[in-house]
Amino acid sequence: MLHRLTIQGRTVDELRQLAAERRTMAGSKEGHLRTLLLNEASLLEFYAELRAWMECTPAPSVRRGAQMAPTLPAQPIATNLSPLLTTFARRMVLSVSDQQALLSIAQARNFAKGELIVEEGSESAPLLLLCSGAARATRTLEDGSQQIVSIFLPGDPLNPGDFVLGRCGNSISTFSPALVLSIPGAELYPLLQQRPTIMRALWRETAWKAAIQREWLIWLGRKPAEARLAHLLCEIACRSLAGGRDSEDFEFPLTQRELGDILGLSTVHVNRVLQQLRNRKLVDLSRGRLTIFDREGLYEAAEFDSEYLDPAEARARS
Amino acid sequence: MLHRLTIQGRTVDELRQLAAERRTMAGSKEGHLRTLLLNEASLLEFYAELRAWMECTPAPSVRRGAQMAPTLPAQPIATNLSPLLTTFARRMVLSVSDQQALLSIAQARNFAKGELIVEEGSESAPLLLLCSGAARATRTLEDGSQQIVSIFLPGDPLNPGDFVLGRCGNSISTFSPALVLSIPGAELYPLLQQRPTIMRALWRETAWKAAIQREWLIWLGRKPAEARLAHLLCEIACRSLAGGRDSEDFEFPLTQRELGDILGLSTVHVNRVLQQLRNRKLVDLSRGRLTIFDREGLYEAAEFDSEYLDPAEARARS
DNA sequence: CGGCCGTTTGAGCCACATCAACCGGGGTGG
DNA sequence: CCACCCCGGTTGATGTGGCTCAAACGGCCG
Repeated sequence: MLHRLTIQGRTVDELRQLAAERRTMAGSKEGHLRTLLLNEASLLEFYAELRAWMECTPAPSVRRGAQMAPTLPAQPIATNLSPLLTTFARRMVLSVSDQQALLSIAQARNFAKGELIVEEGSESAPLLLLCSGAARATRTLEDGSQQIVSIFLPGDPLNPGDFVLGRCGNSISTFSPALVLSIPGAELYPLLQQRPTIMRALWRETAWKAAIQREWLIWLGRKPAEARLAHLLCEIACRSLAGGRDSEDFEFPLTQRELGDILGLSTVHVNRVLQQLRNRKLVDLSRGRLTIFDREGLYEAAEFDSEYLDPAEARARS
Repeated sequence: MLHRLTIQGRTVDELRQLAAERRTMAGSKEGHLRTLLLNEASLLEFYAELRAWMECTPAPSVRRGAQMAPTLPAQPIATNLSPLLTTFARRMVLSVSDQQALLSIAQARNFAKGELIVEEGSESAPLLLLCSGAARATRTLEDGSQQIVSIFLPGDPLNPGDFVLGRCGNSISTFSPALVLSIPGAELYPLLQQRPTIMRALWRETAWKAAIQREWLIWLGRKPAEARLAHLLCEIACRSLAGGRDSEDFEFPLTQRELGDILGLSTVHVNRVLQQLRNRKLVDLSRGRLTIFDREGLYEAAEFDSEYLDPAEARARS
């Protein structure tokens, strides 16, 4: 709220200036205050990037997206904004003006690693878009065990389905520090009426995530542990690739415990299966990095077919 | 196509007349021809019911639905049409005119038991609505094993998600003889533009089904066989109830093999678990009927909470 | 009446869970 | 700067839920 007010009248350069000030101030501080300042700085930088993008009405960036460039080349556009824009253009097939309409009513917020974003059972959260970091949707059972039912990468909407149902069926929390845009229902509803393409885009995202959940159902129901793990790694690699990251070696913030909570396996068993994959020279996963040595082999082990992740056909008839 | 043409100019009574003729003709025939005639008769009867409903513009029925009557009372409305209308009113929150707009471009078709409705991997099917019978969405793996990823009861849309993605991620086939409405994309697209409430309704249905799949993920990942089976039975009982059927004792067309394909269990084990539930006097399942003796106990065993199935809160802010 | 499909029952086995201990690194407090 | 601790990863031993294979049973349909 404070940020919204502070930001309203500022130019891009002023915002950057303010952010820089906070960063230098943070240099001389310690602990809690320091993180607070850094947090504010990062938000200000994000708003600066956002405003810069808004002002330059970057038709080229969007047109390039529409032409299906596999990765957006390095741009003045912020790394925090870029995955979201990629999703807007590629998966959601939104026009520039739709994108601007959405972003103009969005508020940014930082979340720490492991922080709760949405509480299970709460009513009607705003629509949330993940800009950077990674997140998960979880359900905790009576016996304390957890099941992760969905994971989110930069650019993914966190809760299109919950948004339209007006009820949150699961908690959402971060794997790593994350920047999240939130779009309040009160402002979004009228927009959905005016611009059916946005509504359709959110519908499509809901369906896309349901398609992913369907794959999860399949390996949970029918595949042995190694194939499950391999399939999950394939999925994440593909989605990361679409989000613009290197496909063979990238950050991977999940612990083995969390992998187990996704795959329906115990931590111990995840470890052993991971070693099998390592020994078969397919992947390596250590210290928060995933490296894929043999993509073909991994796909094979997972019986993975990336088609369900690719909205290419859908875009064809835009 | 033939039906569409035949039907165009007819009155309700003429349609009923034609249906009756076919039924009497069928009485004197045998085998294939007979089933063909009965099929045609049932379609004609459906169209008659549909037209009757259209003509009487049944505002009362809808208002009653909007007031959350738990079950639509017996009405002149056909049993084939009624579950769909219930869904329209309760879950999808569609106005009468929206309902009429949808139904006026719908074509009916009968499917036999076990027949394939949509082939996995095919592109852009029409939107399909299940009027009567039960259906499943399946994925078949390389080793021949199957996983059922979704089941459909009367009134459920079969493929809202696939429709918006323009790609069918799984096959859909019937459990029992079924009447299905199909709404071609070419006619539906303009309607979605004109009437955003219909688009939102389909989006909502997509989200609703995703919420169910999420529950499936949870028991597949974390719950033992007995709880899985119990949970599935609870879900079906609740959904049947919402569809207007008796809650404690109703038709249940799934074989134990099919239950296994849903629950990720072998047929043998489904059988044993089913016997456990029987011995604990919770349910009985035999000869295609499910009887619930102890609803409380069953919910307990399943750790079942019906909230995720109920669109009540969603409707509150219509 | 015979075949077929769905169900039932038993025996043996394996993938994965559980329990328990140890290791290694990075952050924290003294 | 060191000692500690806590968390994530690793390893081994042991138990078990659910699978597979195999065979028999019962009802339904041709």
